[in-house]
Amino acid sequence: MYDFKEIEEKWQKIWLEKKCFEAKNNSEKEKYYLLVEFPYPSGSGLHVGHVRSYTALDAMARIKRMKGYNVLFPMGFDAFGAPAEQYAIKNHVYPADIVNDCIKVFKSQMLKLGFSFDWSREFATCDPKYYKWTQWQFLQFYKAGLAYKAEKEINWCPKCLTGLSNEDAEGGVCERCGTKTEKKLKSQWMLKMSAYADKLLDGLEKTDFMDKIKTAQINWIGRSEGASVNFKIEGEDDYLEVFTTRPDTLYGVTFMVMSPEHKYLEKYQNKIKNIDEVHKYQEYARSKTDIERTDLTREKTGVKLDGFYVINPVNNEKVQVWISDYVLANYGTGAIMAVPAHDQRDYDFATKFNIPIIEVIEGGDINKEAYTGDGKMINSDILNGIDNKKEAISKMINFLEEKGIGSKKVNYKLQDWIFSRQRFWGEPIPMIYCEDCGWVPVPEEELPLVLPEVPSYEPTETGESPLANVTDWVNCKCPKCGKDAKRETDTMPNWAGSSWYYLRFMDPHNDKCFASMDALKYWGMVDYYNGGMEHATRHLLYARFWHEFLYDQGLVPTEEPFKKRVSHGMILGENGEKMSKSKGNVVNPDDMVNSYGADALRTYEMFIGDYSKDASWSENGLKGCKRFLDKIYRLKDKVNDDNEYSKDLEILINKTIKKVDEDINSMNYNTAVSALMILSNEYDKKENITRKDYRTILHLLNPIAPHLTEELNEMLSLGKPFYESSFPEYDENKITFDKVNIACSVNGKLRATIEVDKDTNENELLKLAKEQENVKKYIEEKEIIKEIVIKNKIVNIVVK
RNA sequence: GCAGGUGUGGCGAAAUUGGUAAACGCAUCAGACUCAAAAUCUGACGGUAGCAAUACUUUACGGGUUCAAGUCCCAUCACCUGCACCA
Repeated sequence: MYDFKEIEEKWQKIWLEKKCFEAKNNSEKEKYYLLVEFPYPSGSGLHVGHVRSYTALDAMARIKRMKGYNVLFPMGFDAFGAPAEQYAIKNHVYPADIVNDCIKVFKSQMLKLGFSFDWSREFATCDPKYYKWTQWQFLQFYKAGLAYKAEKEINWCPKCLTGLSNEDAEGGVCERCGTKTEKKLKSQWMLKMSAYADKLLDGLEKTDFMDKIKTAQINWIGRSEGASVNFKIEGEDDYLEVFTTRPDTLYGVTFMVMSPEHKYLEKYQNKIKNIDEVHKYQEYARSKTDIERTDLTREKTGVKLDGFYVINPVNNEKVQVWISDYVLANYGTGAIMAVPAHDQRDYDFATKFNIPIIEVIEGGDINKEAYTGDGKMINSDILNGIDNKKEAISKMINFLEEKGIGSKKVNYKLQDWIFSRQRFWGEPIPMIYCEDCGWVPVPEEELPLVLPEVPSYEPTETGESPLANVTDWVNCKCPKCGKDAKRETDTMPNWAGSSWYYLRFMDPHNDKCFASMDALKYWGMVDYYNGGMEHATRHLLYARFWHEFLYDQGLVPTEEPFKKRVSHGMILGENGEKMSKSKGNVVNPDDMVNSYGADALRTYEMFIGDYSKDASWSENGLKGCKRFLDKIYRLKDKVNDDNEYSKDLEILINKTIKKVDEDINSMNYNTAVSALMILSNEYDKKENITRKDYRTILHLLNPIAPHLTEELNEMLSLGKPFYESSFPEYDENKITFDKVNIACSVNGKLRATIEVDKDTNENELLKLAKEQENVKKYIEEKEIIKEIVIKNKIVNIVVK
């Protein structure tokens, strides 16, 4: 019937040659910035899941352009990082080479799908011209005191041979390979993200993210208000500090628990009489993975310290101290006060080890329901009689502060960002270690610090980056004193490059700075940012932190980077399971484009269902959408010479214009496609349609199926190409029918429908309804109790 | 355990936000065209009863509010996602 390949290639070429989708940095038009997460150019190519989100935002970009916006819709490649490196190692090729090959494949796939990306702004994060600025920004963190090197127990993946951030090792499993992570003490570069905890929380209010994304970030940051309390160590002039959200329960403390890693265990090893037992327990705790340690069903374990006691500051009572792995080293102070009467975990521990339990909130016994709720304070001296939590807490905090034994404190789950990776394929961290001067930054004018070419880039067994073996690169002079020094050999995580790429798109070729202030001011915040839910507490949090830092340095004009964040659902295999090679249910977009065309694939993926929900692939569904496009093509034979809307189609066309516009802007693509199907069905029923009828349906379909629609528009000389045309206007006056259907019901049950003139008055409607045979049947010889008449909608007669 | 979400035909889903449930598409069945196939077109398609008009019934489950509930409220169940011994 028609050769979709020829048509698609033709228009893709025209769009590129005419630079139709290149955004201007100096435009009178209002800007609109649409962004989809740039992909890792892995060896497996584009996924049908990419097609879903790219098409969705592409349709939005095309509509926005038609509505007169200067649209920035860029694309690039997140090319540093583990996936590219692993692929390179496996296939014994140089990472840079393989990355370039993969980028070519990805780009050609995207071009074949007709996405209206602005390719003039393309870059990859592994380009030295790009990572020069990633390194430069790292140095700004360093100068501001927010990058520091610390000996830290990190998550270590024994398979990938690298350290991982907390975010990459969630649940004690390596994000990349699924191997159980181990703890390893290493000296690491850290970014002080914890300093931005409150900003990251407050900043959410300036964004329009989906609630579930906000919730995920709020939980991850994990702000909790409480108090820090100092318990004096018996016989020492020293204190054990704890954090608690319930200082009002201080009188209920019957024991303390320190984490097995607590530094006092070493400091007071001579004081602790059963230190051997302690060491044994520490050994035991270390052997547990995070998963095993945090298994809630596991019985509590622990060791009571012999000879080490603390004094409860509110009543001067001597309190026993335990160590147990249910207390985490890296949260709070690594030690807690235990109130077994009102905390489930403390209760479990106390009952197992026969530790006394003192109730301090009346009716708040752990064995009764709602023990955490408010209650009357008892056994609590100064707090006795207070019956609300808030008052009790604030009174206790005042007391602690007056006595100098504690203070109000806010704690966060959010930790600093471990920024070192012991890998080759990443941005070198531009720092030099000098025996005399310590850590010295590489001078900014020497950036980029280029990744050297090395014969072997595979990770080393020693836990050092492969760069450590490149001695002539490692050895250098101290920029400060000129003495022999050594370069840092760790590289940055691949989250680094993606933390600011959206800024570079605003001014991608600038070699004076990462982006000019003019460009940054013009483009402002990303208006619409689409990406996966899996990035809610990773990329999306890192990028916000990075941006907020740049804002504080006066380097960007907005506090937050992204206005609106949306997420697409996954495309599952035909069997309803996640697509994977091992399950054999992977659908290759190239095959679909070859068999049905890019337009059909795009239309299908928009029609597949609710954009934010997962959807199973169905090739039959795709065929159905191809049939729809074929029907659109066939309609060309019905077009007559008339240049106005057909009278009997006018209302539906106007309604459809409105619906498609609204639906695409609210991401209800499935109903937009369905509205166009309905319209095409109406066209199909007619002998003839007008040129304007036809051009309008093509125009409305163009954002979703851009190739075929441009072709038909040109073939019939219906008007300017759509990429140069404004979106059709609808006439609000023509949207309403002059006839409406009224539902007539008796006792809420539909008995008849009548067609009447629009705005027929209530009395008339009621009269007409009662005349209906099928209505009469149900109201005859019945007592009418109530009559409800809603104009243009419904009549309901209630009878008894 | 906490937080968020979802539940509608054989399937993917709609439903003007409280007003005719199942639009649109897929699959299936029957028919037309054809030597035949494909494509296309016509019709049927939640369930039960009926030749039919039609009636009853139906939005996970049970209550409630209302003239009217898929939609609002309460309780229950199932599933999904995130966080989780966070003091």
